Amino acid sequence: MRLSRAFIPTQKETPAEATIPSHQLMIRAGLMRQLTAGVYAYLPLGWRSMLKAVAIIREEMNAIGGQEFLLPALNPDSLWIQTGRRNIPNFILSIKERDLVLAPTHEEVIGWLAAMHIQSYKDLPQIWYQIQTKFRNEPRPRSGVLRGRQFTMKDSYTLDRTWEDLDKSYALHAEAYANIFRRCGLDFFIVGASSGAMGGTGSQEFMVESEFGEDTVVRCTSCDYAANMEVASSNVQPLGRIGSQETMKEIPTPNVRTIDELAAFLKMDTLRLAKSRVYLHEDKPVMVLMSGNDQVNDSKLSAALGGGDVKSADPESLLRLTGADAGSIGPVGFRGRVIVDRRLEGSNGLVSGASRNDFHTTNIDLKRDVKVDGSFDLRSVEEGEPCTKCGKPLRISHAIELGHIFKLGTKYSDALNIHYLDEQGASKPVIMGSYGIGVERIIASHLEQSHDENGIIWNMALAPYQVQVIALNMNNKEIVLHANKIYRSLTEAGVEALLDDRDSVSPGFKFKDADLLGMPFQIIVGEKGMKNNQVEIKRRRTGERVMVAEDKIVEEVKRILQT
RNA sequence: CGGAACGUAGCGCAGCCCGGUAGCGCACUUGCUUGGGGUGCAAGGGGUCGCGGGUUCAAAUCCCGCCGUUCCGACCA
Repeated sequence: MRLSRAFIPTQKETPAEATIPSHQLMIRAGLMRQLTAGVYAYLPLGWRSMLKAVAIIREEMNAIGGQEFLLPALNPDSLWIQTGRRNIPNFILSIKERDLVLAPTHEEVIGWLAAMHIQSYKDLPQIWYQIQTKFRNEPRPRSGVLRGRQFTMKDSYTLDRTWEDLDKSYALHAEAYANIFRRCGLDFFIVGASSGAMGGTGSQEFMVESEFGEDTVVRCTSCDYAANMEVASSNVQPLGRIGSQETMKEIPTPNVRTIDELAAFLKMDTLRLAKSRVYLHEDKPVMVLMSGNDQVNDSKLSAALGGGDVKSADPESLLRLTGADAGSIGPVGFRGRVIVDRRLEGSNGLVSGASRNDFHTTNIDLKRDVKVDGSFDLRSVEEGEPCTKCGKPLRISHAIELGHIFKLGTKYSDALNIHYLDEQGASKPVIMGSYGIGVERIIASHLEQSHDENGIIWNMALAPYQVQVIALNMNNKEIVLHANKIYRSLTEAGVEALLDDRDSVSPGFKFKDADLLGMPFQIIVGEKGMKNNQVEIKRRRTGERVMVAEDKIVEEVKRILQT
């Protein structure tokens, strides 16, 4: 492509709305433009890169026996009502004029097809996939394409006879995903994850570490343990019981609100200060007891309560339920369910609020003084805590979720009646799996991992073009002639090349633009080299330059493209 | 959903407090110039100041409402 004819609107200045490097670069290098919050137009350069990622995905999905579909984005309301997902908050965008929704994922449509046509064990297994636009009612799109209302997703679905067969389909996907992200040149890792709104029995996420990622992940500094914060646990020791059997005592604690203030006031370690938090689960009060400054992990809490709506009690409800304000609430005499974090299970000698403002109760024995209705792992892991597998310290970081693989089981088979007849003629539910990749996130993650102060540094796998030929001075007939010749020979040799043949654009401007666009190699045709019938090849990543005889250029480029 | 900021030319911004002819840089057009790291000079084109209402002789500027965009939060009992 000739830059003089190309629509590649680069800009010197960083757009105000972009706050993270990948977003800024995607705008500045002319890869895309924002239409409205969370919705982007991909311009030719950005789309070329997306297509590269898509081609890799397609190859690897086909390699595991995947069959490609194109399913409709417009779905009837009724299908989503059947699976109970129509009214999940912040999930589905709907069409006002008709009873239609814009599909946020495609378990429902896959289920509709499978229910209609999968009849026998002979029809299984199946791996079905598509690469298509998805729509989600994100309350707050952010970070460029990392969280949008419209995005491109590779979604696949497996249909199997048994759970053992599902394990195989799942393993195939894990392998395909690793191949895809490796081929895209991403430095990724895999974590155990929560299956959330998808339902199901197990899942893993493919992550790229980034301070701008929305997920928090926990990884062992020594072994291979890695988990999303939503499900991560550590080997912190339970408090157990201490010797004292003293009875409870109510003590005045004026103006003491936080755990740290209480610890200072009582001159005690924070661990035996039981923090009480009140939630409303399906509008019924649940008190959660945590040790000291341990934080309640919302995902774990939701799982422990068996799903459903869980929200923090507001100050009015707190006062009504306990007779006290936040900071003075405790479990003794609480009218409602009380659950405790594992760390506190069966402990005594605890201090908590007295459910009376400015008073706390000491010597609480959870076995003797409180009706505890279950103990669960409810706390969020903290940096440096010991790994459950090897005991070495855990490290916490942020990450971008590239892909997620789920063992769904029979949730959708049950809701949509997807059954097959086995060899004995018995009707059995199809065992499903579901697997997703965010295509834009591949691009954004690569840009986060590969840029410098001058712009993008594309790797060969995702680069929109492999080389950019720069004709430094368009007034010099010889340069124009040779640059054109080099461009044509490269193109004929199958090299994807961009030619900067823009008139009256200064050399400096062309260099800056080439660095911003970030193609892996730049071929500089200028007067310096022309004198000796040479051109210069610059490697974008390292800045390293070599002079090459003009008649050897195609050969040399083909050679370095392999490196 | 809670909090905050912003909305003026394609992009980045000033002007608003203190009402009185709408500006700067980049980009764009034309001419000359320059030609290895965003050349220089000159002349131009481009804006219902987000939308609606109000106050006023007069509103980009003050007041009210709406829309849009962005950021922070939605854990500390």
